[in-house]
Amino acid sequence: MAGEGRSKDLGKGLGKSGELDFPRPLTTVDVVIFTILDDSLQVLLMQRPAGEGEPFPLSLALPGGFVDVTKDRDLAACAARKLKEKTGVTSPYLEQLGSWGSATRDPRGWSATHAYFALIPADASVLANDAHWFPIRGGRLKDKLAFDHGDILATAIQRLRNKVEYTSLPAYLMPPEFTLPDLQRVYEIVLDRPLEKSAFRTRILSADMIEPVAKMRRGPNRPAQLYRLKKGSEPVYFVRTFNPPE
Amino acid sequence: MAGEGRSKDLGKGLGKSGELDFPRPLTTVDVVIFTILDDSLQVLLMQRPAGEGEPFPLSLALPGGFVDVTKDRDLAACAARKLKEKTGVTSPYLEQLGSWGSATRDPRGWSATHAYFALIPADASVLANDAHWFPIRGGRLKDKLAFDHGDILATAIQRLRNKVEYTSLPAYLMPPEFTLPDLQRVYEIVLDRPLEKSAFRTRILSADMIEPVAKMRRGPNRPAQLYRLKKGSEPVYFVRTFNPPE
DNA sequence: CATAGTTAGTTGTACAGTCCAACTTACTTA
DNA sequence: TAAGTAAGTTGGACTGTACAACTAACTATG
Repeated sequence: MAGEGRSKDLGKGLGKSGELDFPRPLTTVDVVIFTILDDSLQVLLMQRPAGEGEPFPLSLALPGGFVDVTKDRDLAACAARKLKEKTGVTSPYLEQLGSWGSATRDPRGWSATHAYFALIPADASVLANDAHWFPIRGGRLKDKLAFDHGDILATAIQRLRNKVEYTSLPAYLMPPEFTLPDLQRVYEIVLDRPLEKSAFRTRILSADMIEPVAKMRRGPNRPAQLYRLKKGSEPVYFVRTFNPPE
Repeated sequence: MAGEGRSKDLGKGLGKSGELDFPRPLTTVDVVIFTILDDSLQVLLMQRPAGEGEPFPLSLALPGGFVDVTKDRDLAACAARKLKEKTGVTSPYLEQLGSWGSATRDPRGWSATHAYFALIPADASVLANDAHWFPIRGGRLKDKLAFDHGDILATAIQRLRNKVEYTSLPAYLMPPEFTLPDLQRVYEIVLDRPLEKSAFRTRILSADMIEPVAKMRRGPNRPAQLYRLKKGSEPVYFVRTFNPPE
């Protein structure tokens, strides 16, 4: 950051703090919210409003909006606010994804958005009535999105998949209690390939991130041990990836 | 991104595109530029100007500055421009690091910076005369930095170290021709721990990212094979990390 | 000119963790 | 009571690192 450089760039002398008078890009925050629903990875999208002057009227878009300098202490708080407004979830996994800024991404002018991505269990959310889940099949979304939100979503999917190879991130997509086969299924949904059962169990159990509860999941066959996330557990990083496909 | 939400947040009706009239945060780009020099990881820093109204006068800071909406097509172009201005390097490894935005990080008002990090070989650079290399010892910088640049730098160091565990990133810190022991040394400098010679060689050579040139590095002892990066090579991701310390 | 010193590079054994496949266990349903 | 199914275990093959000892190729030195 600086003020330095700017006055030089323009090649003319500016009064003190004159450099603050230059055109400022629009600043927004968008959130890519993932969950697992119906045995599939899903993302939360909203329909753009139709009002006059609104860009991409009625298109699908990521939840987000302008940073409110009077309300948002910082970017993460702004992202958490959006998440809360749309899903009611307050304490999810929330990670910064990156930022996208250019002269052309928003017809209203030079704009930059700070993108976050969140993982929540589907059953923990109560959606705002203009928000809906959309399934991601084959690693992509069917629909076209407003702005460059398609790029942002693609990056988020890639980041999620990449990290799932060597971290415990899917744990944040689980309900409070779950079985190891449940967790493995979520890994497989995100990665879109089957994993080895025994290697999976060894890895997860030796990572010390979940603990058994004194209950079993009962069903039409052998009961499965229920587990919960150990509290305060940061994501775990494994020293190997699962063996990659092909 | 949206305009939606904003008018609702404020609880009052706004004329068309009225939402664009709200206070906009300052938008800047900063670049964390790493190199290897004197057997040590170093970062490029500049001294802040002393002019009236300038925040953090004479403090050390990352190179960066305001996005110039008339000049910068997008954020990456802006970062590349900063890098070019300070080092003369045009084609480095340049990756987005993240963004930092809050009401308090800049005394001039709510501001958000988009941080990038770059890796360049030291000998490829010709520094601007207000820029200098500063060594990072023990994973930290001695000096305090302006703004939240200390946080940004710490994040960059952490990200670099983390990725070096399982990628070929250090290759971008090397001169055009180098030996395997040279490359291993750079890994060791960044990670701040010794690596196994034979495992290191096996991994790098089987990654198909470098190729031998028909020359040897001669010295006071056994000559070493020289290699160069295969052109067009994206960073390589290994399926294991080196065995982590302790 | 031989020998010591130093760094490049290889080899071999131990070990850890995945892959793959077969197996046992515990339950429901017919 | 037997068949079916999913949970969970076990063991051998394989891959790649850890560790350590080894060989190779050069310079410097007495």
